[in-house]
Amino acid sequence: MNLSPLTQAFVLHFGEMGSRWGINRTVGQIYALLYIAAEPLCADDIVEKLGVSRSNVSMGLRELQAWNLVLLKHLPSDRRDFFTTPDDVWQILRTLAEERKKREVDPTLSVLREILMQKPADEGERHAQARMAEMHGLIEQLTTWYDDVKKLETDRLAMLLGLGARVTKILEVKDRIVSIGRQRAPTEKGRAP
Amino acid sequence: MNLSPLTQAFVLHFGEMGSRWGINRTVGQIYALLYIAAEPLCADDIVEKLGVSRSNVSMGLRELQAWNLVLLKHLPSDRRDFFTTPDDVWQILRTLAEERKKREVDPTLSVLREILMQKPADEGERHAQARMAEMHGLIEQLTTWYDDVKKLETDRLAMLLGLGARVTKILEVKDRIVSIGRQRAPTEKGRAP
DNA sequence: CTGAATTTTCAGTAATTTCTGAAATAGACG
DNA sequence: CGTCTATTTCAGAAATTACTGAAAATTCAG
Repeated sequence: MNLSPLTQAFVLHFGEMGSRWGINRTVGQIYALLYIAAEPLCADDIVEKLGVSRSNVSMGLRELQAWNLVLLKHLPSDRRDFFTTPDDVWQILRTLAEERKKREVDPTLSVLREILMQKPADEGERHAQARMAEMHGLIEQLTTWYDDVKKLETDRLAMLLGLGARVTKILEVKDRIVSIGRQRAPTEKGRAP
Repeated sequence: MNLSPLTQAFVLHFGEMGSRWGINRTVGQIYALLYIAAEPLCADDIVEKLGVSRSNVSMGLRELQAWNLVLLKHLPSDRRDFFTTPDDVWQILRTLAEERKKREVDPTLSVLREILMQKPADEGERHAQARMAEMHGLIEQLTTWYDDVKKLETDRLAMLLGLGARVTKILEVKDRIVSIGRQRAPTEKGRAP
């Protein structure tokens, strides 16, 4: 591995973390390298810096492209492919969330839904289905929230994060306002949209 | 594998998902089995239902205990260990979040901090550090938010989720309220805590 | 077209991870 | 203490996953 110590520490860490996720060490290292590189890199740059085979780099880049985590660039009068990561870390986070949802959450929801369609054969299956329904409900609540907040522009999202639990304080204020509103229309039962 | 088709589909899916995370197939299957079981199971129950070796189950249970995902129960006048998962799916989610943070996020933050302490040797390292600082900032924002909302009771948290992006609408209301307040004290510069 | 540069594919090998069976350990109970 | 039951440990086998080198495919300038 042909990297400065500072860079190497980062790249090695992402290699480790990569194996802890579904992606392998080399893929993690390639990503880390592209993330911190000042300029787009071509495959041979990566081969040289990481000391792995050309074919391994090719496969790793392909996987990163499948994850939408890298951008392909072309320099004028150079046939080689150059790669970068998006500049905006929030955008990277969004992509990561979206891809993990697609790979992990959606298939799980679909399996749960399928099983919940079936009729339980006995008390054990009845209980199992009830548990699965609980899990399904939780995941659906989370993904509904996610689908909702992912539409926010980044600065709004950051603001929301910054508020954290203090949002509930504001909600209390809102509840007071709403309840004052209710005093004028005490028969109303539903909530405001 | 000695399970009803309905149960088996669930268990097999969690086995697959397990390998997609850091945990292995058997561990995923054991967890799934305990999650849907109506009663606590002992190791030999699991051996029988999953058709894997006793030692494999022992190791799998140990890993699940390390993740705080299973509870150990003892029945009166029975020396065997029985295992369950917590009933409350929100509690399970919290545990999962906490453990993954501990294993994935905290080490990353610590590596980033360590690298950011060093002095960059050249322009490349300067740029690399700037990128790492961006990543560090993002992760810190996310974990600050997480540390904040994890303290909420479950019903509050569920309410927040239910609101989703609509929270920003309420924030706009709040902003108006605050700005009305400002008209009385126009020199104030900071924000309310 | 040709051919040089670049990238991809893939069969085989290496490395890693998972799983097992046998043996060791732990502890309850007479 | 010895025995019986339950659990853990661990060395090696089995399975899976990652990696490589060689060959094939693709791309594009001339």
